[in-house]
Amino acid sequence: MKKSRAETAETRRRIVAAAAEEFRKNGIHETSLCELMAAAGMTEGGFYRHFNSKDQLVAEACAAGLKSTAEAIKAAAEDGDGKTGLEAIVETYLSPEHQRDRWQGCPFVSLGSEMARADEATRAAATEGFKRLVDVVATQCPENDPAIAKERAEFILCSLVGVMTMARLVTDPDLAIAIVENTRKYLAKA
Amino acid sequence: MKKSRAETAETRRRIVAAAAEEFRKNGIHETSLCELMAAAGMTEGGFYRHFNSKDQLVAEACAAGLKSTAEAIKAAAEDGDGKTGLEAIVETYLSPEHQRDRWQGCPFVSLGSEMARADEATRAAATEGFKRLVDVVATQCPENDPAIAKERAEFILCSLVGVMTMARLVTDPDLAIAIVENTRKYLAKA
DNA sequence: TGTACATCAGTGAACGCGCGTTCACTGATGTAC
DNA sequence: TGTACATCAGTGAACGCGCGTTCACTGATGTAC
Repeated sequence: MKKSRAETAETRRRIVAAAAEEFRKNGIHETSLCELMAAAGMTEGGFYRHFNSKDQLVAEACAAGLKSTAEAIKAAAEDGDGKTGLEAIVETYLSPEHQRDRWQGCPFVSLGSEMARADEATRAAATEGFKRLVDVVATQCPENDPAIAKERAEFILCSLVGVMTMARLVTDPDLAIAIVENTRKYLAKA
Repeated sequence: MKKSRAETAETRRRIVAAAAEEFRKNGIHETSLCELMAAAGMTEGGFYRHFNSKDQLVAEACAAGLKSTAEAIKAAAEDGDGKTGLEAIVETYLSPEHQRDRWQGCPFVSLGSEMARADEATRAAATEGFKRLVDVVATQCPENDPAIAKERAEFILCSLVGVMTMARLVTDPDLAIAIVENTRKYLAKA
């Protein structure tokens, strides 16, 4: 059953991608290696040919999720039809799709409080991911001073994370909508 | 070993209080009933004299944590020395103590993403808790129109939740401080 | 280039462990008389 | 008011189960000659 080098690398990528989805959908602790490997189209035993532990995969999956989130908002900023880049980012982040589809959304929303209790490697990956997101947003900020743009980007991102977390958490759909609308309004002002 | 009615009620309260702390410190899934009951000064078997399931306790513990958070920010607003009520609330929420002491902080920060995947009862309790927090903050907002004050309170609270989540999550302490400082600045403006 | 063999990706059963929950038991409390 | 008994809060061992991890095995791939 040995696979070629290319196939092996592809399998590893598939496991990380499946993990990034499953963790965001169901939580890190709530996702077993068995479910996760099944989602990647394999059985549990093969896992340890690619990773030393579940924790190692957690760090890589968080990094992967954050990378794709950064790419998504960058893409939104670049082809934001009619809107400014910043408006397009906020619009994308606050979209009903992002509220609904947890498995492909921002990992800080689906896993924020779990990540804060994760090991050093995962938190380091998350920190890098956050800095990357800040860079993407700061590039779209109108300020001349890049330091000020960065500060603003940090504030906007943190607010967006909090808002989407609460919008998903609340049982009252009207409240969720209201929260999202308020944020659109207040972030436009600020 | 039968206890008096007063003692029984007191024990129940102690379990909920211990759960509210342990869940916020280590996460809901990561806290076992055994640890939790030990923290309340009992053994695991006694749990089911007071609750039908762990899930039931989760909902009550979230409600309790949110109630005490609402009381804390209300108290801060009321004896905010020199500052406006709103300034005092933001100051308390963004304090280094709140960033450090997770077991007694806002449950939305320590458990936000876990709560979003919890059962209906827990999410309903969280929704009530959020509305209560919004009321406390809205009371301190300068707007004349209570509907506008409420919208602003919702935005401020969501932002605070996101900021504190990220401040705790990040491995770089300077970044955590920067995030908190930015928020102070931008929320003062908005 | 062809061949013989070492490598190793993936399987699926097994491991020890800790989880949520149950239960027989204890003995102080509350209550019926 | 006193007393005898039913109640039930709390203990600690036990339950089945699913977890992360290990391992013997398989057989296609890569490599040394």
